[in-house]
Amino acid sequence: MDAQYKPHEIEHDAQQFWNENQCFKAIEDQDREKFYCLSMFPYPSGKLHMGHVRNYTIGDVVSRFQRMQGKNVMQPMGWDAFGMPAENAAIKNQVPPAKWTYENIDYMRAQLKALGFAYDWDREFATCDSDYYRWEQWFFTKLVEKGLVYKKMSTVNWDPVDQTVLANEQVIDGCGWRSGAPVERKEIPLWFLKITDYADELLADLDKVEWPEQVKTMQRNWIGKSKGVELAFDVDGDEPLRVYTTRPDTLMGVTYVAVAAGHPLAIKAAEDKPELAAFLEECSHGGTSEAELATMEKRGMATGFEAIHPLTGDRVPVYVANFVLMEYGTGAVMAVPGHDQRDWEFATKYELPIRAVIADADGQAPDLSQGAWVEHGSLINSGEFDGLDFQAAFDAIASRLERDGHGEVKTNYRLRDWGVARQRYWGAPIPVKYGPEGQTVPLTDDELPVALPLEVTVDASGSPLKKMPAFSDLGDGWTRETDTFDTFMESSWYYARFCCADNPEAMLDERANYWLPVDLYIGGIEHAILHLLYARFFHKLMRDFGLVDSDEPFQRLLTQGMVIAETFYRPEANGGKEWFNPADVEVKRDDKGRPLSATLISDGQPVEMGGIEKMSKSKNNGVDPQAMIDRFGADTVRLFMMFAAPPEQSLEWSDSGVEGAHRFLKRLWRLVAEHLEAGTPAALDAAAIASLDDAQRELRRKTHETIKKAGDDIGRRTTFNTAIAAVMELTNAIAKFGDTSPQGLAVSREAIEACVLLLAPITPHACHALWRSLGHDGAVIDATWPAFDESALARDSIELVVQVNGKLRARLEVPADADKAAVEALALANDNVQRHTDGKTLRKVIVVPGKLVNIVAN
RNA sequence: GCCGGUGUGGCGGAAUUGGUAGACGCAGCGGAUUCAAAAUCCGCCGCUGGAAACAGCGUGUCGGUUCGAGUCCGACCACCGGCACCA
Repeated sequence: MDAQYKPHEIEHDAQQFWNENQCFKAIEDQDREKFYCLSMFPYPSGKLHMGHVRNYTIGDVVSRFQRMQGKNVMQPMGWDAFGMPAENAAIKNQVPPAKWTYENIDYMRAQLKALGFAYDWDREFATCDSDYYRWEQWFFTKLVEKGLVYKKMSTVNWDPVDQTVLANEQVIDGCGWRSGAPVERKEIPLWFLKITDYADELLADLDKVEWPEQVKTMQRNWIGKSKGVELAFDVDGDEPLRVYTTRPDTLMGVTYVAVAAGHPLAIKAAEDKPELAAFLEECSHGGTSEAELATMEKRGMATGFEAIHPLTGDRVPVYVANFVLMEYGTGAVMAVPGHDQRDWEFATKYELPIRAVIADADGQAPDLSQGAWVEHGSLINSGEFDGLDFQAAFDAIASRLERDGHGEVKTNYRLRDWGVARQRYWGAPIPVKYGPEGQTVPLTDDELPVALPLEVTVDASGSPLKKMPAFSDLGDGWTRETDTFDTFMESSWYYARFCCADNPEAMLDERANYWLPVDLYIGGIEHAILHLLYARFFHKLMRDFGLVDSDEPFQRLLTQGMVIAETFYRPEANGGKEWFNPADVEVKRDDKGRPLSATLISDGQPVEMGGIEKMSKSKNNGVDPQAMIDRFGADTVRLFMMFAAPPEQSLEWSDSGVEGAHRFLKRLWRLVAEHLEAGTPAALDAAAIASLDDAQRELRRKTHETIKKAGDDIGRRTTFNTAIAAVMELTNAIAKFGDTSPQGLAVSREAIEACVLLLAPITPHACHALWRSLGHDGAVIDATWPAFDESALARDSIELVVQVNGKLRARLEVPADADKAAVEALALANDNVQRHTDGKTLRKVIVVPGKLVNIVAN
């Protein structure tokens, strides 16, 4: 073999071999256990970033590992191709979004191929292909028929200058990102899917999937199932105000009621109150995001209306409050300033009464001068309900309200229905038409698909579809819907379409039931709620249409961390910062390696270190994967990404870490070359194993310990970093071994082959070449994952530590089969142990077999 | 603000079920090789004291449980992700 590691030649040859032999084409086979491994498909933004490389390397390692376990593996790849960036690029560069998108896809596909990922490329598609989204349109019309779709008024961000709807991302400090004009809240009719119909099942079925507990918790909290009471406050001369509360026990503490600015009562009150009308107008400014609503200054104004307390008949004022929103719940809330912090702050600001109706932990009236008392407790100042605890008060007050017709117990969800309409061009058209008499009609099968016109000019003033009569005008007074789908629609079912992407006749076919559910889904933690919840919902919709059998789309989930890197900048005169790429900066260190300062290589002048941040365009700290592949080869990049951190943690980019990974591959290569030079190994049969010397047995034990650990780390724990560290230890042991007797070479050979097999999923190109060099005819991708030999793991003696009062005082080498009494005696006899127990009374000796002895003495 | 997470040497990280803190790698230091450099190889490497043996301290902060806590519990601090039209 070539004594030199030449990654580019090796990688080219290996990829050519895989292509020519169609190694990764996945074919349904009922006789084999399947494994569907899926990484979240990328948005084709231009070129791959390191986050993609990390995501796809994880998926590829697992896929190749499962293949070596004998599974029938399917790993597809495609493109989440609709979305805003294509429109923004179109505005900036006058290039149609479709052209921009498909060119990006071509470039990024080539990059993925250079990384050697084991994809079945025959299944590839982009969501902007009409062959894909036509089925989404078809399915939507079925959902309309089934009553799972409706249209309702909803609030959007409106840019009054550009006359267009803005995404939350496009609202910066309450203003439009292009126009700079203060954004207004505007109500427009939008399409919704009834995800709330599935809330209970989405909650319950979280128990069926093997997902990180934190992700399940986030989804549970997002769905937010609560038990409460919906009750009505009568209003003189108007409809009763309905409110929902999870704390009916505090009902006697209500001192005011607050309604949204859009509430009919507020609008009515403003008719003859100019200052209230002005306040409502003010409330219509600002963004719509929950974070913005929760952090803005809480403001309100009295309407002049009074609400009648359903239990006492007392009158309490009705306020308009900017933090109450029309579309969440009933658009009105009851306020208990004594026992809700937000209500307390509002009441304090507007000098409204604060009443204590729940006792504190000592059963006394809580001190409400500094804030609300929000814990549960027994009731006080609540008349006949005094003394009841939370549950008793809940039940008593709920039944009183029910008896009087003022309310009922109700289960509520924080989850809201899914608004799927976007006033944008680059998305799948919503397949609906409107008639001259205001009819709303889903398109029929023969009217589908509604193809998106591709040759368009995009500007900042909204979707070009709305200005294209050729698209929207259907004649005879009929018009087509010009809104497009939320791109979460496409990403909610692509995993299923990969199973049968070539079927022109149906959305899904029986192959979907062979592959689904996805066995392992890998992607960023930022998708923990929205994407993953919508996909689960969509899967259940498809199931209820008989398209799939399973209840959940993703059996196992791995959420990967971000890729981060050091940032460098210089302050600019205008107060901004000019950011420099790490590749253009040199860092000076002290003699202990601590970073001291940084200079820009091009001018030698200092730059500031801005801390470690997520790789991004705005901070200019992205490292181009392509440059790294060109320099070191794909295997080095893959190895570094898997070694530098466990997959769920953020990964800090390090140039010297990459060099270290490259150094390891060179060392491994040389190790194999030198081993092959050293001669022909003897057979390692049972007789040979029985006659091994101590050093040979030790290396053999290390080999099998490593096989055991690496398999567990990759297969069960998905901690690829520790699997690699274990293989590094093994290669270090092989290098030190140096026994070139035929027997010694046999033990080395076994160890080296283990290294190659264990690394094959991670650095597949190098291992492909090394496996051949070691004399194997078959490809390493078809090799079986090695099994460890239990008998090779046995030890004659083990080391255990001795503690005195929990502090380490000695290490003991004891026979592996020593009993507790013998171990205890050896421990007590140790010199250093005696020094620390001298003059003290033995209280207790704890022996943990195989681990330690702890002597308690004082 | 609400929900979820993270915090360990100069750095990335390891310690899997409450049982040896710092595996593996990077950086640094010392040496070998070389005319020289690169590459490679060998050694050292948490902090403090000590010639050493060894001792003291040490896993964001404060407190608790335990024979024993990086790991469990409580409070706090800092940072990160999400918050429904970024994907």
